[in-house]
Amino acid sequence: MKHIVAELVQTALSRLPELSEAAADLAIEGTVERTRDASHGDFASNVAMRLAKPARRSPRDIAAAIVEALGDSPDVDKVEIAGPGFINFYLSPAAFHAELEAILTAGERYGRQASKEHPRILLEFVSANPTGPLHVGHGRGASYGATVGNLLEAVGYPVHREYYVNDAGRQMDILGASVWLRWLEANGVDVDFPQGGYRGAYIREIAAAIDTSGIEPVTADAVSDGLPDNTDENADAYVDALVARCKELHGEDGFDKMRQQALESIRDEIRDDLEDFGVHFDEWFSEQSLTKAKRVDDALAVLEERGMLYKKDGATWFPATQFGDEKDRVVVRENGVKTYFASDIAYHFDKRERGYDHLIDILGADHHGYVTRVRAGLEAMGYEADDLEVKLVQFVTLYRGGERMQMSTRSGQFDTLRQLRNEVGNDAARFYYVMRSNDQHLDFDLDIATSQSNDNPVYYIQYAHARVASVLRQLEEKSLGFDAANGREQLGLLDEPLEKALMTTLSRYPEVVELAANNRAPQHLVHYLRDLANDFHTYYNAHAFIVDEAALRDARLYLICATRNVIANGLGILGVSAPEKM
RNA sequence: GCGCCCGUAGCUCAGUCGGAUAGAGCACCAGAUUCCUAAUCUGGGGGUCAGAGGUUCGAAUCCUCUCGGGCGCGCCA
Repeated sequence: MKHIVAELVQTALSRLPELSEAAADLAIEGTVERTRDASHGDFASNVAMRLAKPARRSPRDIAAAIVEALGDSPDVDKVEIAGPGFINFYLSPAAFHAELEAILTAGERYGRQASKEHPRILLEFVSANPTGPLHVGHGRGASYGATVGNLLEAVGYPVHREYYVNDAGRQMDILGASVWLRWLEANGVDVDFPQGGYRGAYIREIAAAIDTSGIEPVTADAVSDGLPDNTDENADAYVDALVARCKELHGEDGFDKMRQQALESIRDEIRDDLEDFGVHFDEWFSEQSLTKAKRVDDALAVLEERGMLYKKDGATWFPATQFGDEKDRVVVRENGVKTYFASDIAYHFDKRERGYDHLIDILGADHHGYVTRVRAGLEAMGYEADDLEVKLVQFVTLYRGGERMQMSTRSGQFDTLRQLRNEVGNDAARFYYVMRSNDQHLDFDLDIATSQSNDNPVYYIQYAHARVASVLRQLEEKSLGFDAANGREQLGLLDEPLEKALMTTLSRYPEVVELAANNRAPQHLVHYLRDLANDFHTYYNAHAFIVDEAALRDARLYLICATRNVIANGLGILGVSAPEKM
C-alpha cells in the first residue's frame, strides 16, 4: 500500500523541475513511512525535510510545492503539511477496501512478491557437527534459519537451504573411537574411556546397533598396551592414541566402518529431528565429498595462482591480514594435513562456483571469529566481500522454575532439541526461538512456553485465527452463509474506528514481510502478528459479526476472513500452525 | 590485552533509512461476558533509552570515549 503514496510523491516531484534535481539520488519509497499516530494520517513522507538542504529551501516551503503538485487521487482523501515539514497522507476507504480484496483474492500468495531470478541465495544454517543430537541452541539456529529462508522466498528470491555436514577430521575420529570403546565394553572388554570422547548414552545405542561383521574382537590388554595415561594434561594424546590403536587393530577399513556408521546414524537422527521440527534442507553437503572431489585442492590452487599463499616454518599460510584479519592463517600444517580453515574456504568457494550469488551463513555466536577469515578467503579468490553475509545467533539459556539450566554436549548432560519439542510443542518452540532479535541472548522460559494461558503469545495469535474459524462454524449452525461478493460490495458500511484500525494493520502485512526479509529479522513479523491479533480480539469483543442485516454481516465477515488469511500466511512463514479450533 | 555482539519500564524485550509525544507483553491496581470460544477485552501507574562528549533542523538510532555483561582470539574442529 505504501507504493501508492510513494508513486504519488514521485509523480509530483517529476512535475517540479526545480526539485527533481535535488531529489535525483533520493529513494522516494524510503521517505514514506507509516505514521505512529492516527492523527498524522496513514502515511507520512519526510521528503521535504530531506530535500531542504540540497534544494536550499525551507522544508515547509518544499512540502507546500509538492502538495500543490500532487493532484487528485481516488486513493487519497486528504493531504496535510505538519510539524517541521512532514507531508501526511490520509488514504480513502476505497484504498483500504481494495487492499482487503487483494488479500482474499491472493489468498496464500498475499504478501508474497513475484519470483526474481537473482540473487540466487545459498542459505546455510544449523550445520551442527554430527557427533551427537541437536541441543536447544541448535534449535534457535534452525528456527531462525528456516524462517529467514521462508521470508527470503516470500519476497521472491530463490533460496537453496543447505546443511554443511562436518563429517571429516579429528572430531569424527574421536566419535569413531568412542563408539568402538562402547562396543568393546558391551562385549566385556573394559578400557578407560577418554575424557575427550563422546560419552552420551546415544553412543552406547549406536555401538549396540552397528554392523560389526568382519571386525575381530580384541582384548583389553591389546587396546591399552603402551597408551599414555588418561590424565587431564594427556587428554588429547590419550584419545588420539586410541584412534591410532583402533586403526592398528582393525585396519583403516575396520575403523572407517565403525566411524562411518556412527556419523550416518547421528546425521540421520539430526535430519529426522529437523524434519519433525518443520525445518527442511535442500541439500546435506558433506565435507568428505568436498575432500574426495579435490575441491580443497582446487581452492588452494586458485589462491596459489593469485599469489595468495606462502610458506613459513614448513606450513602453508594464507595472508589474511591483507583482508583485514588480525593474523595470517595456516591452510596446510607442517605435517601436511590441511586445516579446517582450508576446507572452510574451499566450501565457500564451492558455493560460489555452484552459481549462488549471495551466501548467507547462520552461525552460533561462538563462531564469529571465523567470519573475517572466510570472507578474506573469498575475496582473495576474486569474489566480493559482500557476497558472504553472516548472521550470528546468540546463545539460548533455558529456565525452568526460575532456575537456569546448564547444558553441554560432551558431558552428555545436555537438553536436546527433541526433549524441548516434546515438552513445549513445535509451535511454541518455533515461535519462541524467533521472537527475539538473533543478536540478542535468548532466555527461554519453559514454564511460559508450556503454559496454555494468556502468558503465551503464540496461543494468543493462533486463537485469533481459530476464533474466525469458529465464527464461520457458528454461521453455518445458524443456517446463514457468507456472501463474499456482497461483502466486498458493502465494505463502505465498515466505519467503526476498530474496523479502520484492523484494515490499517492488515494493509501493513506486505511491508512487514519485506522489512523482516531485508533485515533477516523474523521478530518484526512476530510483533506484527501480535498487533494484528490484538486488533482482531479487540474488534471481536466490541462488535458482533453475525448480525441480522446481511449487508453489514457480509462486510464484517469479509474483514475477518481477510484477517484470518493474513494470520495464516504470517504463521506459515514462521513455521507455526494456524489451527481451526483450540 | 585485542576483536565482535549487547546495555531501553520491576522482569523479558520491540523500536525500519536519524523524524513528530520512546512502545509491547508479563507482573501490579481497577473494571468488562443475558451476545460469535474469557486461551479474550478496557483503563491505570511505571523511563536519566548505562554514562559523558560530538555530528544536525532533529539522536534510543550515527561517531568518540568510559562503565557493565556475553562470546571469540590454536599449525583444534
